[in-house]
Amino acid sequence: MIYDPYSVFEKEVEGLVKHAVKELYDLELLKIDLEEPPPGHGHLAFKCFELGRRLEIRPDVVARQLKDKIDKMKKECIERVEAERGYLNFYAHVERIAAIVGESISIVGEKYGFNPSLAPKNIIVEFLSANPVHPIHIGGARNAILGDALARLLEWRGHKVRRHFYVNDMGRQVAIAAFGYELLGRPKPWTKPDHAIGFIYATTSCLLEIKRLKEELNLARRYGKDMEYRSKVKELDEWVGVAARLRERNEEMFDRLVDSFNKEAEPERKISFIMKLYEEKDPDVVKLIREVCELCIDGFKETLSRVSIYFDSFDWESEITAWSGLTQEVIRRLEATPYVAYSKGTMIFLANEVVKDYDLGEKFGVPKGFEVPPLTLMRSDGTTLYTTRDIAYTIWKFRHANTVINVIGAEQKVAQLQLRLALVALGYKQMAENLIHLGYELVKVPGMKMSGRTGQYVTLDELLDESIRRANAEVQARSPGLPDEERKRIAEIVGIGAIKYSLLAVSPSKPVTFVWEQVLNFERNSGPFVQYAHARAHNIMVKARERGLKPHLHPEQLRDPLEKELVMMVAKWPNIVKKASDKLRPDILCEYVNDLSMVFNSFYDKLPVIRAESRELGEARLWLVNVIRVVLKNCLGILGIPAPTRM
RNA sequence: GGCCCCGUAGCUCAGCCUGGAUAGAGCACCGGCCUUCUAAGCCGGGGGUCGUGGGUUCAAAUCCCACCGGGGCCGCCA
Repeated sequence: MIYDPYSVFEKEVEGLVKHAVKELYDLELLKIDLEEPPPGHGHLAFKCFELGRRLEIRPDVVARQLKDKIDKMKKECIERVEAERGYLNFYAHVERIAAIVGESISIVGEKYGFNPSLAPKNIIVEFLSANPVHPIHIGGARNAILGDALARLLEWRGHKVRRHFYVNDMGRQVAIAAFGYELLGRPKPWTKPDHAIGFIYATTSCLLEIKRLKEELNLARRYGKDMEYRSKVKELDEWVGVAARLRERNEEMFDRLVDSFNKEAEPERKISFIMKLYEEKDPDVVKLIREVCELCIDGFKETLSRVSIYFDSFDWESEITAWSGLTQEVIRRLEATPYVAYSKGTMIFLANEVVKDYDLGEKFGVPKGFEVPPLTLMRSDGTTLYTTRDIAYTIWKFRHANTVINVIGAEQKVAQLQLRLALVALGYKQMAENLIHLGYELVKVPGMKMSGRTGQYVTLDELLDESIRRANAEVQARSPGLPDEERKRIAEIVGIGAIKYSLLAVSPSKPVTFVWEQVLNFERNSGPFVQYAHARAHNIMVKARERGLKPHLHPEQLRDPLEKELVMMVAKWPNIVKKASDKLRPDILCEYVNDLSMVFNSFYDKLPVIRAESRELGEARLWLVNVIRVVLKNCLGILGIPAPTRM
């Protein structure tokens, strides 16, 4: 069974080169590095520079000698070989490749591209895990869309994947939101629940900040610290501005919250108390906190269902790590290692010592000269901290999987490293090695400082609304005849596709600069562009069926350079899946699918299928169109972008 | 101060890991193409000191060093 037609071609080229080198120079090459030549120079190239240096023969001479040798050898998927400068260029036998694709697709059918690994893993992908105190914003959207695409990409590589959402219900943020919620008398949400909680959280945070700054201001004035005083005044001004903006959003709620807040003598202490009681599983506090979190998560689910993202499991931090006693066990066991010390009344984990003792610097990618900072394991009041609980959570995850991928912002790099080092200290070296932090950079919105604490963010809900609104206008303009119902359905698909594509197309390590005009551009290099190509391919299939034309592969009929290029591109699809999956890089799919769509559009424009010159040619082209349709559909599917049949 | 990521066309991004053939797309701009499978399309055009300066190499956007600019981390936040 051939899942990956392109690799057949690659392997043959490798074999020929190896064989020829052996025969000509009596040299065993272990690894053959092949690359893609520029257009017009074949399909795979072997560079003869390094070999030439080893043999002390000019590379162009090596290339010619190899060509002469290979010319005499038997070839399957290779039409010819050319020596050009220091390169040996292999031209694929496109007809044979087409036949292999045909064979493969006749077996796997609509699943074409599925390319199972020889060592399938049991993987938990943890992603999104947004704090349940505000709506999902653009940064969270990148995480969700990336994690979701990644999960599917891994499944297409034959891995067993489960999607987990870690509910951080034990953090300070949640306690703040719960405190505010309580001050308001646990109101019924007056809007989408996560937006309501987001408002309460931001307002409460803001009031806390203002109170703190006022107190610090008084101290600074009393002790005549002029510089400090002025900087605090400035900071206070900013928060007062934040307060004003929040009040504009909902005067009634804002004022009510201020009133109750001002009656509290020591809000900070109360918040700490909430956290402590929750960790101790005090029933009243549990009810309060759960109520806040559930409201927020209900909002998340509503938003996520719009973009078809679902989780197999919502893992409550409190249950898994604290109430189960697992975190305490982790602390006890860490305490028994030589890597725990006490500093200012708290317990700390000496992460850097683990790096040194186990010589993990290189393995874990610790930069030279970088001291991994110690990790504080507990607060002085005995409550635990996030990363400490995350150690427990990770151990829990490994009870259900052998590989864990955490899709978490790059800013948590150090914490993720400390986590892995703690696992090593606990004797779980294997876990530490199979724990992958897929860090991604944040989404920048020009002219806006996003922050949940100040309530300043572009939410995924708004983003979707705007994109769909825009798509609706676009569909209206382009296909005026459509009934309302269908127009709306298409607008939804297009609007969502545009957003997902734009957030997926940038490699995770790069910050995305969010520009509305860019995201809502429905032309080339966009989700809708690819969706359009799919709709076109689909439409040709429908029209052909109506006219009784059936797809049939006649390899010799596909002679146009565009047809050949398309055959090579679809042959490569399973190989792209492999590469993107193993590198955890969905953006590679975006690039590929965009290229495929471009070439397909040129083909569409130039070469008629239904009205082809002959029946055979029509059947062959229809076969090609069908493969392209399957590839587009599957690639969009992995990316989580719906593939419309009409636009 | 230490460390990490990023810097490629006016704008948004590929390419860098694994050095080699004229540095690729898209947007915007200019000019063409709808009696023929949907023009969200196609064809053509202009536009680049690959942040700067060194180094390694026959060969550097790619590797090394320094510096500059943007972001991030170094917390009894998550």
